[in-house]
Amino acid sequence: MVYKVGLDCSTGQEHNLHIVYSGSRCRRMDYSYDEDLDELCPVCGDKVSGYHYGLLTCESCKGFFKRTVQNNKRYTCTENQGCKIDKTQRKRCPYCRFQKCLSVGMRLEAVRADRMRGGRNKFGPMYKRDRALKQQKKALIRANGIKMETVPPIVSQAQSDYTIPNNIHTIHPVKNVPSNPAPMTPVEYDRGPYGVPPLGMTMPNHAPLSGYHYSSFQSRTIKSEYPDHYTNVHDPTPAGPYVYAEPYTSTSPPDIPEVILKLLQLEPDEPQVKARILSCLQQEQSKSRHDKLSMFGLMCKMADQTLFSIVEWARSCIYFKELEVSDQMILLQNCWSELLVFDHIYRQMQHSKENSILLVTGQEIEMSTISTQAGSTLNNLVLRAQELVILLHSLQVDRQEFVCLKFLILFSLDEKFLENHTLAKSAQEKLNSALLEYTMCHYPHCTDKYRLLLLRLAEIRSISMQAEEYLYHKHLSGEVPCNNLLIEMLHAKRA
DNA sequence: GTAGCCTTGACT
DNA sequence: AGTCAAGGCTAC
Repeated sequence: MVYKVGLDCSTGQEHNLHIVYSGSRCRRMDYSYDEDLDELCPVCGDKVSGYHYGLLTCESCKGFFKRTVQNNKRYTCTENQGCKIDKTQRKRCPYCRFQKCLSVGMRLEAVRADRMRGGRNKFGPMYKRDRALKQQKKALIRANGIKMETVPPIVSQAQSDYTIPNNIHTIHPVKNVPSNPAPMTPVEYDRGPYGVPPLGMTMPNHAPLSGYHYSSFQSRTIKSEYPDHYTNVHDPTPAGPYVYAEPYTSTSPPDIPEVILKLLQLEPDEPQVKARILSCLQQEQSKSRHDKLSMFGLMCKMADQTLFSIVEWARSCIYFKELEVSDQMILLQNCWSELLVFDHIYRQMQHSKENSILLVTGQEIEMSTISTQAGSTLNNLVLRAQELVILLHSLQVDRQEFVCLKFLILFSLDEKFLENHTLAKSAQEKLNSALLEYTMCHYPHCTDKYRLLLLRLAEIRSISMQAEEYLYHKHLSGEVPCNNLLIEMLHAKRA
């Protein structure tokens, strides 16, 4: 998010970023591509034949997905909609197979309504990025043996820091970018309640990982050209005018822990949030000339409003809402910036473009604009976040996992700082075990996914710390608008 | 209906 | 000209 992307400028600290693939040709190198094909299909575990409809899958699931969407098939499950899908049983329940296709991230919109053959689609860059990531990972493995929780450095960049000028025209409205689901949040890593061993990693950084292929953010970002009953039919209680593909979220398949289903239901209505923030910013912009905020000021306002939504979400959240207000405040003060960063990152994952970032308002900012106008600190923050987006993509993080992570971030403080130790501890334990159970059940080919997910939170934490520093610095130099919740949080934390 | 192999064609 | 992810074909 834009918001937090800013950063220190005062410390002069450089964050070496590593822009992995950005322009760089990821043409296939000596190793790489063919090795991707050794991976397993996330739907059935068969051998992968290439990227199909958004991720690496086998030939049969590709064909199955295509037939289903093209022919507008409707299946029903004779069991409890929780059939196990593997290579030998994939033919048994097309309903569950299709649900699994959607849940791992196959994209309805990649099936062409006009049936045109050949050519390329808009996912090309995504595939490319994913390949590049895998390549980086392999290179690291080669270089370091097997271990790889640390990554080589990077390129540094120094330049003067200055605020983003007031040229709103560098933001381009985005077409067809339906709202995103709600934000998430980070947590604690190295000593956190997650109980996950940090793997000897002292500093969070860019680490390639897992044996995952692509990531998925269900098919919400772009609407399919096909009828969307696939997405609607599963949801008995649509929340609003937009109903996205959330195959698993509302029906209660037996293999999704109840607590995760509850969290999914609590997700804010994104179109509503977007509309509210947009109108708030528009009001801001219609002020008289000398009251107008700079671009940076507007971003602060946007972050501020996003934070309001996050607080609202937290207050409705299971466990959290049962806490005393004082405990609630402590938790929020601890994690607000991580939640903002997570919100931003989740949005970028859905945005799926490496050359621009998507704002909560649906506007897009080109990376080139950021690199030339945002100043080195802010630019570094944006880049760090983009890198994490790529990593999370490679981990194939799905919506269920996102809501869990967000919750874990909210409860990432050691319970000893709270009055109600018992509740906090039980919330942490409950969600940790739900997430573990979910990943084991849905991603059996990556038994390590749970741990890898939690490890990513370290980077979120680190980014949010840097962003807080930056924001504080901006605040001291009078660039953050008054009456800003961000600043209140900053002060509260430092107090 | 499934799934392995074939053809197509935008993009590099 | 080569790549590779779309759609198509067809034996099973």
